[in-house]
Amino acid sequence: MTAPAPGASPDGATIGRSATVPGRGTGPGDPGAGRGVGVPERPGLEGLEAKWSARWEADGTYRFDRRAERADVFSIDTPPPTVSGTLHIGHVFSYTHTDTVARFQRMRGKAVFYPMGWDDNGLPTERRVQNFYGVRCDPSLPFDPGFEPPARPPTPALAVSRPNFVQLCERLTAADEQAFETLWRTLGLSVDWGLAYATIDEGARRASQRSFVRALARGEVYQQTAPTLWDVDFATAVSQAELEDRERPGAYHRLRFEGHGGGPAVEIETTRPELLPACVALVAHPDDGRYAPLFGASVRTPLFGTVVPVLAHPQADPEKGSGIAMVCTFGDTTDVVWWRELGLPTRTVVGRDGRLEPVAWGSPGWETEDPAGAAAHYAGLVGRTVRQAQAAIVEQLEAAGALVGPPRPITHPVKFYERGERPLEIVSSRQWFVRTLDLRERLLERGEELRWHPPYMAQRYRSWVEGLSADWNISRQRFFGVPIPLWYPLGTDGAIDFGHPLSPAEDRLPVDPSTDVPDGYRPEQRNEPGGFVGDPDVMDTWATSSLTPQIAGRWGHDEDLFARVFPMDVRPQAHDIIRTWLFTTVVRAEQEAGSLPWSDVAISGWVLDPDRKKMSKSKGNVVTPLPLLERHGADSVRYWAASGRPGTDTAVDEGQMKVGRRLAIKVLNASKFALGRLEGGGVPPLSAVSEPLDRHMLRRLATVVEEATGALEAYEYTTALERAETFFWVFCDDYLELVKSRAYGGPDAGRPGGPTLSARAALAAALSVQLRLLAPFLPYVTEEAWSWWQEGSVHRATWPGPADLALAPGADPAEDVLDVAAEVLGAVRRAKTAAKRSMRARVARLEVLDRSGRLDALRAARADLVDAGGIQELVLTETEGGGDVQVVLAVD
RNA sequence: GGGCGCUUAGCUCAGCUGGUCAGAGCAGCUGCCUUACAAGCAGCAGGUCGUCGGUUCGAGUCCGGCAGCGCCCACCA
Repeated sequence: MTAPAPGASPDGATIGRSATVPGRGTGPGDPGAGRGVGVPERPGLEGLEAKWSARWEADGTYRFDRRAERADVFSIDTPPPTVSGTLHIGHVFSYTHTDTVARFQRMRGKAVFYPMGWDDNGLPTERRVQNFYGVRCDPSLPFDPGFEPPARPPTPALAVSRPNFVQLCERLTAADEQAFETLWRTLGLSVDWGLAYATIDEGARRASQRSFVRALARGEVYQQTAPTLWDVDFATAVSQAELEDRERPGAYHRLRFEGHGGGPAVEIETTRPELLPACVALVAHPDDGRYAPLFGASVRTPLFGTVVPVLAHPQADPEKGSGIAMVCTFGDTTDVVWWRELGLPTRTVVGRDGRLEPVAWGSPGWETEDPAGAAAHYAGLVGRTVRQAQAAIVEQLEAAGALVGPPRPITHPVKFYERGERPLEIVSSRQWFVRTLDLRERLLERGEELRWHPPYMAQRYRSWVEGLSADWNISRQRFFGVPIPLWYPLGTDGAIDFGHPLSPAEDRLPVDPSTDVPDGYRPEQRNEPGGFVGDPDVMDTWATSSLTPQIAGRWGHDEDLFARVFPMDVRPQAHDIIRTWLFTTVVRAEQEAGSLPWSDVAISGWVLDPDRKKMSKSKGNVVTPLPLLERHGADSVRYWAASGRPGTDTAVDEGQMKVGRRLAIKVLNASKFALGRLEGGGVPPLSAVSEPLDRHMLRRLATVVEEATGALEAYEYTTALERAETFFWVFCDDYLELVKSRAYGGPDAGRPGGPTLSARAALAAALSVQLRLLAPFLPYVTEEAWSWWQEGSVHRATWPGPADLALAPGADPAEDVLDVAAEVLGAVRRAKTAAKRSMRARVARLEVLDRSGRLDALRAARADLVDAGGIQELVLTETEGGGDVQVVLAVD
């Protein structure tokens, strides 16, 4: 695939600018097909990031070739980081993993589609904007085109219109995104910045709304007024995927319900006595002998005198509490199940602000045997938070003698919105849902089809899908998000007709129903009887993020591009968002395309702080990457990151970064040495390699190439790095030492077929291959060293393969010459160290006793060994048993 | 309650389909200005591979029980 450099003469002793394709380096078996060799006097790490990242940008080194067919494309569904402040070291960790694979695939000849997205849509941004500018969104206010936020955040927060609020969100995230990009460029991510997107930008809004409108047409989304998980602080619905259990103290309160119509009294236990006014039934297990006689009977609630039935349901647990539960609308999700399955009435007391609402006792739905008493008791609760109401009602119950014994403190799991601070309530509201329950079997199959790295992560997806209990609620009562692209007709009486939503034509997208007008209506008909009203809600942030492959691939906007990249090759992501991002992306691709969104998913672990604790803002142990990059350099930080295997949590380890730095410096120095031997003489071809030591070294390298390639294909970047690195140190410590003298050469250094030329050719081939092997991990130093003697970027060079190391046929000793010679050299070093002598000390006599095969190998490297060890007399003695090396140092 | 992962030298971790597998790096210690590298180089020392049992001629390596740590899922009154 690579034409020989035009200036190259047959023996390779050439210098001349090659005419290779721009950005494309050498081909196999052609280690130096570029240009002259020029090595700096004192190579160093400083400044490499600035120098090369600018160069890569200028040269378009990582630009996606959109002419490539799908089979030649490697497409990455890059996670869009949340733009709500600063990146932490965990981002650097996982994005480096992806980058190593991206670089590998690029060098293998793939057109790599590697976009970057910014997740600026959603609650984290709203929150940051509120704090940063001291504002709050009031959707009832009109847009103020000239609005500028105060210089300092005012208290209380300034109310602004929704469009003004969104503008502030956009302004702040733009600044954040710039800072993020700078960091990514410093780290050396090989992203094509021309493909950047944001989850709130026009393309993302278009894709989200298009997907919604189409799903609506296919019946895959529906609206429903139903009990909904509700965060009272954020005043929005949340989905099952955003739930999190937290252990909280609580107490069992034992309440006595008097029998109604002559039945016996019943005692129940509840952790939420404040919901007593919302009680609609008692429930026990059908097989529970204690309560079976009561099924069908009724009891009276204490304080409120509501008559409620005693019913049977298998989900009641006889072991729990008194074995019979109070069903309220709604205390928890079990209440919802009972309410639905037993067809119970609704009596809501907790409002959307988390406070108890007024109730008309005695009116329909609120029947009671004692309206005045109920109202009197309830008056003490209205307007209070659930917490305050609980304290109040417990006092009332106690006074009424309905509380049996003192409350029994317990610790129990309570459901929270993952970003929330107070327990979730369940309120009835109108929301849009995506049908996921119907799709469960299909989604499980897709999970099996997907290739997981590491494989055991598939279990997490499986558990989640199997445990789905509700469809996906995608509407949020928030502001900075993609609007639900619908309007509703208003009846002549002004009532909203939710049953006939007005959906925009696809070519109108994206729309904002709060400013745009549905087809067939005029602007002045907004909110007027007989007119229309816009849906006030936005979509869940995951409803947009679940479309990242479609957004990045410009689905619906550039179908040619989309066809070349979708379904994508890999989704890299962390394990904590399998149930959200991964799951919802699979749902969307299944519904829209009937396929997986990607063939592989690479799950990265988390970064733990140096004490192996999970990093979190509240603990204050979050490590920011910039100081680390400045202190150690990008390659060093990348080296540390690449040492974390897929799926494995890894601690921040500056020691490991120092090791990386050492490796990076070593790459420069070893390159300097090897290329120093080529200066003036040019790069000899591989065919000049004749010495057995050189041949064995290259053979071993060929094995390393094979292993590293296989590992990277399987996303095992850590293994690839480890193999390349281990070989590289042997290459430096043993091979270079052994071959050094010969490589410098004597009078006949340039003789074709001679040992010096063999060494130089082997050095060139080995260096060329190793720089390419290490390029995905250490992009800066490898590029720097590559630039000393090669044309084009190492990152566009061809990934090394067998052709790079194909040796002419020849008879070599059976034993690995490098191994045996290095072992003997080691013994010599040991002797010198033990005698506290310099490595330069001469060896008067070296006797090696060993099997004949190993001695044969040694003979093949005899001159190298003698030079490297400073050996005056070398005696090789054949023995039957184990080998031995005797070293007699010369006297100074 | 169900499930997953981890448990190998002081630290961080490799050890694939069972038989040079008891390893690497860091830290520690001892030395060395060696013409690629003193932000280097050479070398030394360090572990009954969590625990109990099983399979096998042979087990960090396979199977089962247990323990500790971390995590996922769960209808948690």
